[in-house]
Amino acid sequence: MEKVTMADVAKAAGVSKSTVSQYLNNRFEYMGEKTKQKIEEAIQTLGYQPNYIARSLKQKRTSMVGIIVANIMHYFSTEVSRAIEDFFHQHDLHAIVCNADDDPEKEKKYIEMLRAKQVDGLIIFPTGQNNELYESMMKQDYPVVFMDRKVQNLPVFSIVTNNQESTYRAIQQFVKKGHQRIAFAVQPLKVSTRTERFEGYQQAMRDAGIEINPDYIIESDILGMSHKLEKLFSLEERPTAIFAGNDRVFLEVVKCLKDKGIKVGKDIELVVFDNIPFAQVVETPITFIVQPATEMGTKAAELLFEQINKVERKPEEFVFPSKLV
Amino acid sequence: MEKVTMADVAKAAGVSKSTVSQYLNNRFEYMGEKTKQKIEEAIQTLGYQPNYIARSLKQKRTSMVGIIVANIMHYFSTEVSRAIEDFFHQHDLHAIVCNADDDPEKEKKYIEMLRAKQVDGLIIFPTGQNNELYESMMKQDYPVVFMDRKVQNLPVFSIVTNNQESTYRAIQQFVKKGHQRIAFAVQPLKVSTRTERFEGYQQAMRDAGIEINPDYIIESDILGMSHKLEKLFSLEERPTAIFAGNDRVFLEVVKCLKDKGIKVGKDIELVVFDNIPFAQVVETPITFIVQPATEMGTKAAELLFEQINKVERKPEEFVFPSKLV
DNA sequence: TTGAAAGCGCTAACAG
DNA sequence: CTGTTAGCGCTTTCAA
Repeated sequence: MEKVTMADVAKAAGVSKSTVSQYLNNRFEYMGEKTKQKIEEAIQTLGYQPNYIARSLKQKRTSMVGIIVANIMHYFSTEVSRAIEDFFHQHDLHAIVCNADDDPEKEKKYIEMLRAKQVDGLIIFPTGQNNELYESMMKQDYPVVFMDRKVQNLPVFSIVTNNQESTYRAIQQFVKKGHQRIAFAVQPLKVSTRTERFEGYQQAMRDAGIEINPDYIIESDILGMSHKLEKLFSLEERPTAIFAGNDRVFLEVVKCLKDKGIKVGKDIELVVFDNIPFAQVVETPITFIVQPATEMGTKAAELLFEQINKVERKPEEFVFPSKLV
Repeated sequence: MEKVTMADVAKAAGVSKSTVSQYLNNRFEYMGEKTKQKIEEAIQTLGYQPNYIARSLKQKRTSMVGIIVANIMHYFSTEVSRAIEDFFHQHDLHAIVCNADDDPEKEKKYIEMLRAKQVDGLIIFPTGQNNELYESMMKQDYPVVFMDRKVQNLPVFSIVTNNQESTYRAIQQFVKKGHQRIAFAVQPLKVSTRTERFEGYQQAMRDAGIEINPDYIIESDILGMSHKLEKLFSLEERPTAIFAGNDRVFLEVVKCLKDKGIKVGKDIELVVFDNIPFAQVVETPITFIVQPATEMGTKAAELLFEQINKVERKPEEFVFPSKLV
């Protein structure tokens, strides 16, 4: 059981291995009807299952692509991954999702592992700290698409959103409503998404002629964030509005506000970059900056698919608009 | 570039392929120090990357396991998958996540695909409609662990939670608070999780001497659910409490309540089976039945790992307790 | 301590 | 239309 190989099928059907191979690859053009039937039957009775590994070794394609997400705990990552998987599933490829946990070392390890496994291409949410590695893949013309975050000085395909602009508009909206004490909470400014959002904030404040209070800028990893937020909300002059850099930051902010008994919508206004499924349907008035995750994922998949199929195309950056909701 | 193979390394180092292979597999026991160095150097300068596919073909192990989730949109699935991945990552295996979308056909396709890819084992959130297939895997002693849902009449490893009991307690809590008109919303009762939760509900109602009003039982897929909920909440005698079968049902319920202007905690009480990250930190008083997702995932991974490594053990069902929060 | 040789299961010319 | 042959890149006895 289970060790039935193509040779067994061939023998059972009274043909040669190559004929069976033809059959399996749907090259029926020159195949006799009776041969076809015999093979079919042999496969049935033997319960034959082709071994894709052997095929891959020969064809040098595995029909697998890798997705390396920066952090799987973001809802955005899930949505994007799902779109990518859907696309590839329709094209008979499969996607492996790996989680780099925002760790450049882990990212490197996964890239190497996936390449050793001969995956046909990679979609990466880059940590941005592995430039040499990214570069070497480019040099070898290995199919890669970068997602969400930009990489420096490299001609690559990438899919991003207009972080700066939409943050700018969100802050502008706060200002229009009369807010002056606007806080900004974000994880360490090491990746383009965060710096761009921060620039949007700064620009909007500048344009509104509001001086930025350094106390209102919270830059911290998730672990340390609640502590800093606690200090922020204990200030004499508490902010009246706050921008949360993504869904995880948002959770910290909401937790902290709850602890301090500060009511969202009443005592403070809140905007968050990213979609939070449940928050969307709840009474609490929160503004979301929503990225078109599905479209972004699909586009990335398409671009990767093209590269895998050797379609010529110059590397390009695709900017998708996020929207205030 | 990139086509550098073991033979190249061997040549560059002036040794044979088998010696290089020994080196790569850390069998240094009988290897000369200078040979080792030469190989090391050759690998460096050539930028050699071993081809795992070729290795797998020979060794008949891929160091990959498959996870087939019933529906990736559940937060529970994400948490479990993450725990599984973590475990295998620590043991140098990799996990491929596939989404069956609650479709038995898709489940079957994925099982076959993953086996054709020669993955070393499978963790399945079963649809329950592919018994013959499950059975054939058991017969072949193929490593499998079932997660979340039970399969019928088969000696298998499975990880589940005490659905009936915790639902019972949740309903009992409602009753204690004086509720009589308790609704129950769930997706089609085709899998053990849902039927068990439903039994818990029925039992609790029975024990409390409350007659079940069939109008209060909403059984529907997600698409049709909002319509049925709309009718439910338009009843003369509206329920004063409702049980949502999982996170997606919960979202539908909350949406509908919002539309109808019914306030959770004031006009109606709400319990949901599963963890909803954001809802947990919000003011709205909601009761959650939380499953120990991480522990469940880790246990599943351990059991699969044992099977892969041919540790003898009788199939068994592991029940994890979920808790009201 | 190292090398030669024989595959793993499949595909892809090329003959016939 | 079908069979023969030669590998894909690696591991693994078995000799030397």
